Amino acid sequence: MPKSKTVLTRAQTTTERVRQMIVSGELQPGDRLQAQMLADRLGVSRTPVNDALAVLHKEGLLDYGVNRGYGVRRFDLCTLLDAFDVRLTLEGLACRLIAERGVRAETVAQLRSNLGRSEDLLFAPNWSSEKHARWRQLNLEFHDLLLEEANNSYLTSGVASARSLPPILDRTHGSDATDEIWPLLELKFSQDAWRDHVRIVEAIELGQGSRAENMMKEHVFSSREKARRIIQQLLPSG
Amino acid sequence: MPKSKTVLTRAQTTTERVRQMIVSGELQPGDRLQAQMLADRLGVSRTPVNDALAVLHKEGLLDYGVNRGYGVRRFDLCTLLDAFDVRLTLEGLACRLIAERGVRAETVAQLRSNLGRSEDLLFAPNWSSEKHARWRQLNLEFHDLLLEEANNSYLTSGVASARSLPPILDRTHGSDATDEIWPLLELKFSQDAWRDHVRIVEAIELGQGSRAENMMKEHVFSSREKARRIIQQLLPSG
DNA sequence: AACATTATCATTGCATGCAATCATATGCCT
DNA sequence: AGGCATATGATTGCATGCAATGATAATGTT
Repeated sequence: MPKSKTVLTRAQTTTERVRQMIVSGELQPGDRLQAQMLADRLGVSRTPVNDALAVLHKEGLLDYGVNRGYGVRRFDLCTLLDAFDVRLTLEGLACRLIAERGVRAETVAQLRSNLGRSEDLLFAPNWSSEKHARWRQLNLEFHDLLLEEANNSYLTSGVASARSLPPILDRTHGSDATDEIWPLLELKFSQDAWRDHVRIVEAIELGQGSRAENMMKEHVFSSREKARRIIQQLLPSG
Repeated sequence: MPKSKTVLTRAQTTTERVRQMIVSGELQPGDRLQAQMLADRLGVSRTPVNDALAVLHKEGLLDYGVNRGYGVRRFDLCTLLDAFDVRLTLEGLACRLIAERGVRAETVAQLRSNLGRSEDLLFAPNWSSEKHARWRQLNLEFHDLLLEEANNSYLTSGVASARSLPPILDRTHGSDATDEIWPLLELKFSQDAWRDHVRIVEAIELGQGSRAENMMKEHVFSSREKARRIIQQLLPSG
């Protein structure tokens, strides 16, 4: 028996495609999003496009004006830091809840598996940008495992909103001599993040709620400050 | 010059009307929401109704199934407590941010005004249900003032989602002899809440971030526990 | 009678037409 | 020429028709 044919409406697929166009940088902050143009480009009619844009607006990715349509939201540094503040708070809450109410053995196994695969990746020789991409995937998986285990839909959707942002910090970091040391700095940062992950899992297993919460908050906070430094370095004007 | 004629689309007004129908209890959890029926009832077409339902679904008020439409989400006790967990965490964050980065004098004045009006209401004789309604309004205003001052859109929308719920706890509390003492208990609870408000403003003015955060968390937590007690008393089965 | 299968119907998902509104360009007056 | 009013065009907001899908009732089979 076919379990359940995963059916998606055009509105849903359109939402994801437009979201990807934004977070990938294909659509840049400030760009207007005209319904007809997007519809032609995606091969659907204006109705699912409008539905998608409404959802993305509700998520905070788009600006909207009555009779003026949608545009990719302009993210200044403050907005980015705001998003991180909410993320670190909510993900911290997730860790506290998990630690206090107990974590399922299956989730522990998945977390341990994630930590193991990440360790193999991060502490092997020959660091590369492909490996960095794989680490980013593993990092996302780690955070998602915790969110799922927390099992709180308000928490999950709040983090999701605060997480989907235009790629202000994924841009190429200038073209001067710093290019050679950047990969190494990234590796160092990722290894630090992995150590955070290890200790967070440890605290959760021990039922240490506030320790797990605080460490997750600090963990995300370090990403926040890294993003801040990168942006302030790229745009000294503000 | 007319400042700016507040223009609202039918989709927006429909969203608010349907939301009110849900939080007021006119539409009960589990009810299906058929587009045509709602459209007739509200005097619009199905398009703005569908937009409204999509938004309310994104907010977490509605369930949705592809080709099956929307229905008012069933809120069990766990979901309600989840919403409170997010609220107390985010509103706590708001207080911390305000205290740490400093609060505008204008906002302080508005908060003080709110506290004054609430005091006049809560500590005067002849407590009544109309006065209770006015207190609820003042309480909402207090929390909104803080959210606005925090000036973080992710925070604001997260709290908004966690706040719009069906009226599980606004129901009439049974019909036995306890009816006579309920109002007095409500007054006592409201007075306690007001004292929390006073101390939160005090902490914010002194720049005591973590104290403000903790007190706000405890303040919302007491509402959470009150809701839990009421529901568990009403529905001993769960 | 119970179950599976088919047929009927209601409701959704989507496309599209039209009117209302906003943005831009043109003409007018001082 | 500069500022204001008007007109044109583009784009949105909304209504509605139609096909696809799910729910339900009717039918047939064992």
